[in-house]
Amino acid sequence: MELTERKKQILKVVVEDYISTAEPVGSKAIAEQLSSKVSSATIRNELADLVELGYLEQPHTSAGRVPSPKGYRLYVNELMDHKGVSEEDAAQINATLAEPMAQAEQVIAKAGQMVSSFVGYPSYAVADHKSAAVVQRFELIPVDETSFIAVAMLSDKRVKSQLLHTQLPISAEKLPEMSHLLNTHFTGINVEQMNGRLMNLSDQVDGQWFLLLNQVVEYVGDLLTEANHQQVFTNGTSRLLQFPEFHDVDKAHNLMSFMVDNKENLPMPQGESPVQILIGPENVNEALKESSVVIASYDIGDNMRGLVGVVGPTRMDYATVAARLSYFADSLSRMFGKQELPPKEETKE
Amino acid sequence: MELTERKKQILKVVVEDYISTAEPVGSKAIAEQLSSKVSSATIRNELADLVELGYLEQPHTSAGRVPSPKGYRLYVNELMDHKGVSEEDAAQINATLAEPMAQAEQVIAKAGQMVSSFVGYPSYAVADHKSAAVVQRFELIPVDETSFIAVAMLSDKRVKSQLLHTQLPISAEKLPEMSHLLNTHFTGINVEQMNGRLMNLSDQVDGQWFLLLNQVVEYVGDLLTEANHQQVFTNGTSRLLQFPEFHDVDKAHNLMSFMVDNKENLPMPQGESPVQILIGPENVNEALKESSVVIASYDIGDNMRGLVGVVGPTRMDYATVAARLSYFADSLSRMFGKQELPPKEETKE
DNA sequence: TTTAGCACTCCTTCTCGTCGAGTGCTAAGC
DNA sequence: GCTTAGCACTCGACGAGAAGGAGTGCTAAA
Repeated sequence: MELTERKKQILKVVVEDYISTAEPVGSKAIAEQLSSKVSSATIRNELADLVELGYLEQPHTSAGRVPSPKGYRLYVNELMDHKGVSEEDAAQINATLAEPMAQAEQVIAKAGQMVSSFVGYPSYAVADHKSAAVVQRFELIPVDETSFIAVAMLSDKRVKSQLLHTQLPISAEKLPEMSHLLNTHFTGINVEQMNGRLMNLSDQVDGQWFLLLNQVVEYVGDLLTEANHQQVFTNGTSRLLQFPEFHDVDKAHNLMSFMVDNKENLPMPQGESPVQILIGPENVNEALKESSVVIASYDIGDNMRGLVGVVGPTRMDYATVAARLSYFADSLSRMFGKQELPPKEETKE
Repeated sequence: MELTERKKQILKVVVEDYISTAEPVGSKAIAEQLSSKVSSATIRNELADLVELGYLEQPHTSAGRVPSPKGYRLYVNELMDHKGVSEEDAAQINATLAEPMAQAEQVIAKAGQMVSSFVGYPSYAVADHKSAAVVQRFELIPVDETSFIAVAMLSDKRVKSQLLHTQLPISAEKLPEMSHLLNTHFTGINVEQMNGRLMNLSDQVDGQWFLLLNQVVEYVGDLLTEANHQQVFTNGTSRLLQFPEFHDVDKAHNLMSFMVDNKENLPMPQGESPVQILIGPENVNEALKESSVVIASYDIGDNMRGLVGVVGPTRMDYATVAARLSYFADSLSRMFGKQELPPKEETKE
């Protein structure tokens, strides 16, 4: 069942040729590119076998060959040269990453943008929370008679705050007490539990202050729900239009609107391998059955992973995309690894 | 120079027909739709005049007529029926707006999305700050030996906070003092002035505490810079593909990537009129010369206006888009008008 | 097993003819 | 003087062939 070495070489040439030209590849062209000198007729015999075995397809009888998903899969698994990134590429990535990035949240969005422009395909980015965020600490700051600021420090080190208004005037003295109450009863638990505890307190706490607690709990409830909800950012979808396979406007529109409106259904990495490749029909989702996806993940803080995916035609430049994506993900992980250290004097290597 | 009533009627029919079919309009079709009974021959004479006057164009000698930008302009200014929105449309807008919207910032982004799906064209949305935001109040909250939370209340009522780390241990007692210092010296001024004051304090404040102030000022500096920087959100760019004028992939790609990568150059409303329409070459920007833009603005809080624009082919359904956009903008303004009132018992109208 | 040779297939491109929508012009009518 | 019927004319759209060519599969010989 294992292919002969020559068949593999031929398959490799077909895939790489087709990736760069988007045109079916003929026996003559293959013969010219193949290291071992054989005639096009021999190649034709081999090609016929490869079609029979399902690695190649023929658009019509007198056309050249095109890789099938199975062919791409074999290419990706065994045949592909695992490129490194060129010096210029590395320089470009490093330059982009050099810009200071403030909040972990923004990093995700930014990463997607960078990847898209760097690999030349549309991309998407998601933050993957290893565990659900909870509130670690509350603080209430009086502002004026009927308003105060609620500050919540989340378990993922993010700090969120919001100005809230009360219906009745409040006395600044009582706010610390309320903070204390929140800190003792409402930290480290999820939204449902919070609501439960709030109910329990309803007869122990005076009406107006109960309302205030209610407001705060509602606010952080929204916060946590939002924080734990995976937000997906897509970028550069219009890049699809540059590929001949998407010159059919309907196809392009389908995939583009899928990427924008059904972001949540874009594939997420399974298992542990650093870079994953999903080819054509390997995608569960109907809209992606004629496209391929390359996914990588990176660490960002202790409780979060960033995921970034690249979408393109099955005729995607897997070698380059995978190389760049994994270099990019590694760089990001390294960057955040560094940041975790207590900030010290800058040291040069 | 003023057109006869009949010419105007003919122009109106041509524009509306062309808007709905995207096909050049012939004299016979016009004759059928015109209220006054005239023959197609008469219409042809009129059409010839309208071409001569520059209101219509002819793709080729034996084709029907297509409105020129000048023709669209006259249509928009004088001929267009100013529709209201239908009951269903109003219901849909109200339903979308009923969803609770938390932060003023998110409203902008959300508004763009809503508008795009509601009018069926791509849209963009911007927050327009009437005056630059400044910090109104600082608060520092101790967390542990080497970290604290900086809270800043901005003049536009937003509250921002961030966890900051110090290099040396800090004593919680001294933080209120620092807060006070920040509140007395660093409120109500812009970033440059802040940096100036910080310099002045450099010899009055002990080294480690100066570093802390420095961190806080740097943080709010970024905050204000970002807040005052107009961020543009684009939405639904892929909707362009549904229009025949963008079946040419290059055109589509041009405009789409312009909307995504050059957001800042999308037109902003001038003057006071509630809804503005820019037709084809009236757009300053080269990439928009063959497209039209409809812009509206709405009030959102006291220091901010939201702007939302719709982009489409010159053959845009101006009447519907303008009607929906202005209804939408009004609804949003009203919604925020309400919110400004101190929250009371809900009252039904 | 490889290869040259050759007939064959089928896509692409071009041309040509037809069709029809729509025009512009002329001349007659109101 | 405006309107209209009539008609020749223009020009794109569409389809049918014809030509060209890339590439194949098969056969038979090396």
